[in-house]
Amino acid sequence: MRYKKSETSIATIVSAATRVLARQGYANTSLMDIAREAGMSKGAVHYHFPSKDALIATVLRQACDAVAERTLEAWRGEGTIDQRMRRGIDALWSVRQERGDDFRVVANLLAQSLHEPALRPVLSEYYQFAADQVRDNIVSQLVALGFRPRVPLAVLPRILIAVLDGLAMQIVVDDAGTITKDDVMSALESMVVSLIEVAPPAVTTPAQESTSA
Amino acid sequence: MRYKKSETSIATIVSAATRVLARQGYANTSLMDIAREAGMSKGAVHYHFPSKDALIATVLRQACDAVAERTLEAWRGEGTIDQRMRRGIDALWSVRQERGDDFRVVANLLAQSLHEPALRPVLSEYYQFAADQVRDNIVSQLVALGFRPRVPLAVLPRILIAVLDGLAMQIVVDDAGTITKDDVMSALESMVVSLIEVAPPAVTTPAQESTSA
Amino acid sequence: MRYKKSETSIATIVSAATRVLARQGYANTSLMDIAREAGMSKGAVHYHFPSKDALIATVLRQACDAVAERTLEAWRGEGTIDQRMRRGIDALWSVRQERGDDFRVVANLLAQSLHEPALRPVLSEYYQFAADQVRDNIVSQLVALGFRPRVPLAVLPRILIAVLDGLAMQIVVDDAGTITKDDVMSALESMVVSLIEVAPPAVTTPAQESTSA
Amino acid sequence: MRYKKSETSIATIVSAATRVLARQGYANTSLMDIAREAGMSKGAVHYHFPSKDALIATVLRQACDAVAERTLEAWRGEGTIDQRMRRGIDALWSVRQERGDDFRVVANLLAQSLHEPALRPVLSEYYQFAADQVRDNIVSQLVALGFRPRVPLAVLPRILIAVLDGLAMQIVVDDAGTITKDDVMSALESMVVSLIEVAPPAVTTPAQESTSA
DNA sequence: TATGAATGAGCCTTCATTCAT
DNA sequence: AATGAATGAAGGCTCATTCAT
Repeated sequence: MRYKKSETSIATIVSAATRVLARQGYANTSLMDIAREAGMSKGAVHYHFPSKDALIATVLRQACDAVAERTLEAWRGEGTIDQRMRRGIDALWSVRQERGDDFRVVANLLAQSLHEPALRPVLSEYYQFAADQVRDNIVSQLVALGFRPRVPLAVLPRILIAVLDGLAMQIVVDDAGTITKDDVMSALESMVVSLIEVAPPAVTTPAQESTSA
Repeated sequence: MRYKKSETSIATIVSAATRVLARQGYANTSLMDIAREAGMSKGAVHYHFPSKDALIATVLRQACDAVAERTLEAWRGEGTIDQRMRRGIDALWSVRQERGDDFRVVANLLAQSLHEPALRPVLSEYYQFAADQVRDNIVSQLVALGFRPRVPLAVLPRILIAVLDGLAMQIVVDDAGTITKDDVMSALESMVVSLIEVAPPAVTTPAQESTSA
Repeated sequence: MRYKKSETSIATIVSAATRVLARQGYANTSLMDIAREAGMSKGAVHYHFPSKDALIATVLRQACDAVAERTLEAWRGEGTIDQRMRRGIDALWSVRQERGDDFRVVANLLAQSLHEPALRPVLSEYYQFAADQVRDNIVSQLVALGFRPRVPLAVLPRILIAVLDGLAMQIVVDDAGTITKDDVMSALESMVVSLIEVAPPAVTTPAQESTSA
Repeated sequence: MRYKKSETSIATIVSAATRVLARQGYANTSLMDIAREAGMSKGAVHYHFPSKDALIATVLRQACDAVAERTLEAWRGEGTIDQRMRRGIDALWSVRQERGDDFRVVANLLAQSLHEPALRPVLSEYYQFAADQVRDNIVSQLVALGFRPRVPLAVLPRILIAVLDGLAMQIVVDDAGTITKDDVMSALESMVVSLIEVAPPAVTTPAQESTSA
């Protein structure tokens, strides 16, 4: 009961910080900006967070969770395996393409992590979590169906995430770019299938012959 | 004659700035740092560049060129189409995986561009250039060989670049990650092939013959 | 009854403040430090003391008392006049040389009093008290024995205190200095005697008779 | 030539800092105060001194020198040994009693050094220098005249300094105190003599008899 | 009696920028 | 073409103080 107010304030601050960080980026964000957005004094922010870095770390953690949660929902729910896969991939892309506050924060701090190692563990976990999602909901499914991946099982999901992240960067830089959602979806589907070798029925497909030759 | 000295100084400053920016990142780099690294006074830096942002823009432009140039070399040179493709992809990955100064600068400012639109055009061009390289040296080749892409021709190269960029980010965050160079190379090869549909009827296509030839 | 708790808290705070002040000095001590040391909240400290300065004043008063009390004990007790004198001087020096919490607080706030006149009365009283001790226990004794001081009676004790304080400062600054306790003791004895002129004519004074009587 | 301006500014800042520090004390002095007193911006102060502590250290060093210089002058000059001694002691006391800016700074930082060891070396040197002055100009002279000190030669000057410093503290706290300049002078003279045992002529004085009795 | 929350002023420091030389 | 000096606006952080509970 007693700490209610504090928790409320903390939540207010973190969400304000997320908005400001998404809007202005790490390099251009001051505690004053955050305090103003949160409707509090600078002192109040410092009362709840010992330092700017501690606040940023919290914001990052929460933003990662939010992004992850968003896609997590998509895998859940009903539908055939195929439908759920599609929905999942759709969510993975949407969250990047829409560039919501949480995603922008993650992207911004990702770059910052090049120079601030302290940020890396959180992001590392974030990637691991995203990759696990893809593994559990796509790769495993396909493997269960008899497909055999051409690349290490652990790597496959990471490559999928990579495409999405890489494309996201490109559309940041040139929004009017030529990449549509349909492009992404169909490309991903092809990729997923291509990275997996059909095992049981075909012993050797002509295409595979030519590749391995 | 008269301009010689100035141009030399400018080059000194830009290269110093690249080093500092690569080392410390945009958010932690001051003009003083750059001046010190260049062995000049702050005033001198300002004499050559009207503002910090102008300098940064120049640095970014040069870093983009350097990264592009690095891969450009790889496509040139001798060897079969296959060898040249491999060499090109290898270079595209190496430049990211090694995280040299130029690449770090590009990556860092890419994130900065989320919030500073002025940087975007340069990066947009950079991506376009990289994609064009891939298109000219890989996709076109394959198309000429009779493969037909499953995704729009313009999109295919961008997806390749995306995988590389995306993976690069992941290894920033967790260097001890599970992705090896071999993983990347084989995954990319599979992807390239998968995104290209084998001409339906052919069991053994002419294209395949010509590749192995 | 009702006041008991409060008084306990006040004592807790004052003693915590003494420790912190001794450790960190006035300039580096915050109310937060004191509250933490006392195991209370900042608010609680403010409940008992209207302001930081009020607390400091209380602390100073108590520290002065503690230092004075320490030497007071030494004069009391048994022994010949000579022994008691020696013990007293010994205590006066020990308390300075050991640099206990109380003494450090007094020394620190003494300097502070240069700029905060409010502190001066307390310290003035402290010095007066110390001088009185010396007067009652040393000077008076000697005078009773027939010695006549070369300097005003009121000044003599102050000079003794001054030597001790001055030497204390010097060993703060250079602990490895060349001054030993024996040096101090023998110097003080010589001084005491020198500041007192033997009654010119008398070879054996009546006073001396009465002492031995 | 080129650095003239800088040196001028530095001198301006140091002397402003000395004034402010003397007036307000370490704990209450901010860089802003110093800058204002110097008629410059805060930035300018930081341009010349990397940190507040560096500035303070410089100020202390200069204040120590100034105090030392003041007394140094007194020993020089003409007159009999006796006159020069008197003049020297007079200067040693005057500088303390007048409480000029330099002395106040030294006194204030002396207390501060209890908690900031970085200040100690400078002060240690200061004391050593003062003691050396006294040794060279008083003690040595007396020894040359055949007097033999009762306390170690190195300690004697330190005791003299100590009396002066100790008395200075007392008059800070209670200016209306009962100590006059004459008191100090005569007390010191007695002390000096008492700490030195006349050797050649007197074998045993009555006073000594009574002390040892 | 005591706490947690919040404020706002102030502190030291950094920094892009300007300017006389 | 380049430097040293100086500025002034922030920036992150600390802290005495206030107040509702």
